[in-house]
Amino acid sequence: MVEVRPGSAGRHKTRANIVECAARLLREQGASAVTTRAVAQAAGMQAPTIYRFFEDKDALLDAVAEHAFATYVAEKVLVEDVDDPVADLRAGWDTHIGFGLANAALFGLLTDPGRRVRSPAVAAGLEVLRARVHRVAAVGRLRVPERRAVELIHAAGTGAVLTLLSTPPEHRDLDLADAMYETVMRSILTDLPTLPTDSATAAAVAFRAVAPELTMLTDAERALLSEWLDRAGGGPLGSNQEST
Amino acid sequence: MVEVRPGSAGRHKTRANIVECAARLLREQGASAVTTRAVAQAAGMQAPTIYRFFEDKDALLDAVAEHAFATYVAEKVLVEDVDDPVADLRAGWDTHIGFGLANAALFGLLTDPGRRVRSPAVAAGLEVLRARVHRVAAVGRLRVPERRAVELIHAAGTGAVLTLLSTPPEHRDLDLADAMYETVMRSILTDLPTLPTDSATAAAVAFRAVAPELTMLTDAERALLSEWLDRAGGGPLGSNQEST
DNA sequence: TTAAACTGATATCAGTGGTATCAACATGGA
DNA sequence: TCCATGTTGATACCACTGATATCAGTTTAA
Repeated sequence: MVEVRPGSAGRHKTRANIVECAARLLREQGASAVTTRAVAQAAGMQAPTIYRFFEDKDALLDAVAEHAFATYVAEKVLVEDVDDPVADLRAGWDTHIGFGLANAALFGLLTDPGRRVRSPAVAAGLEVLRARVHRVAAVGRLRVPERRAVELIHAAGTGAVLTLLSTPPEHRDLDLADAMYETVMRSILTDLPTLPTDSATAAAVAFRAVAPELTMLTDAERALLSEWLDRAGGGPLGSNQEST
Repeated sequence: MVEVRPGSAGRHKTRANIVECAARLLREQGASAVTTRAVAQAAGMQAPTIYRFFEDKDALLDAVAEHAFATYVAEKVLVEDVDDPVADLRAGWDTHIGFGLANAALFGLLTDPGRRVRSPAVAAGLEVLRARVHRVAAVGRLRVPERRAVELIHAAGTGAVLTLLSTPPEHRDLDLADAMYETVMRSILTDLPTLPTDSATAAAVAFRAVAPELTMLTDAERALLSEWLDRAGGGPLGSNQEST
């Protein structure tokens, strides 16, 4: 076995090893599998050794959160468009959603209230969001107070991720996140085309709602009709119109 | 001590007592205080007795959730406005938010992904939401598919509650929930009630008017659809049909 | 060389969810 | 009356969790 020098050089390595093992356990086997014993065994050490690197199990989980987020953003090509703060905000939203969906168990831990005050990872994330919103405000495209915008975006993001995570993957509405983003932006940004008072789609949706009760159609016709109306896609009936 | 008759009459009482004690512990001391021992001691029994009433601790927590939600809605004056589904939806939103804020720890448990498939309490709540959205759709005030509307409302609601819960009470932006509601409704509802009633024929009439514009159907399908809609000859549809 | 700090290891603690087992008791039917 | 049945209360357990104490070696720095 390669002997790790016990000096301060090896400390970071072993510490990083612990974090990676814990992150892998959390990702592959869920939160309940992340026990001190399991992490220690995966990292090739005794359980008490972990407490020489982390004061608490919560501290370890915080480190795991930071590590997971760091590796996630490292994998993505950062498209920091300094000229268009709105596009930047959109990119941040996508990474937030993608990170939540890719690290379900970790996201559940981070959003759980009742956990001690605040994880530094989510605090940092919130700070990034604040900065992005601030830049949007600086170019005059915000029509609500910054704080309100930050809260709306944050709440909508966590809610969308949790809703997606709580539905089995085969039934997931993958466009929900996009629809939610547009929904929030329409309330927050200026110069966004307001939704046309589209009576056509409303009529179609209403008709879809009452279709099962139509007495003038046979069962087969009604089923076919429902299938047509459910055909959500790029048409005007689909999701929220993707304007911009 | 009052002796509880061991017959089937007392079973419901003791079971309810267990649930109430667990709910009180959860409410007053947080999720970590709800242990089998603590609940048993509060209910005046030994710990293993709980497992004679609940198969699992999760089952007990489900019962607690149902109990808490039932008592919450019992305290509120139910203003079921059958004539205005939109107002009904708004009332449902308020109860959802209020319940989440009043039962923080329980809300955290219910929204936690990684918990087994689905708590019956939240499933019932989702069903109520679906019914409410359906009624809104039936009167023609929805401009997105029902499922999309349900998901947006649900995600926005849980996100708003979690965001509020994760900020210390003295810093809470109490208007966040209202702002979020307006945000979602602005994307989901039409501005004008396009249909006076929710009758099926009325919806069909309105839909007949917009059917030629549907882009998700082929020409053949559109023709067939028009034929179906025209089938109600002699009925209230008769005068409205424009034959092209 | 010597003192401090780190490492690995074992034992141990208090709690946790959950199960097994046993005596006591009330009920219902014969 | 007697007995079988099922419920209750109680004690003792089990495997496991997070966390601590302690001890002998070993490395590092003074």
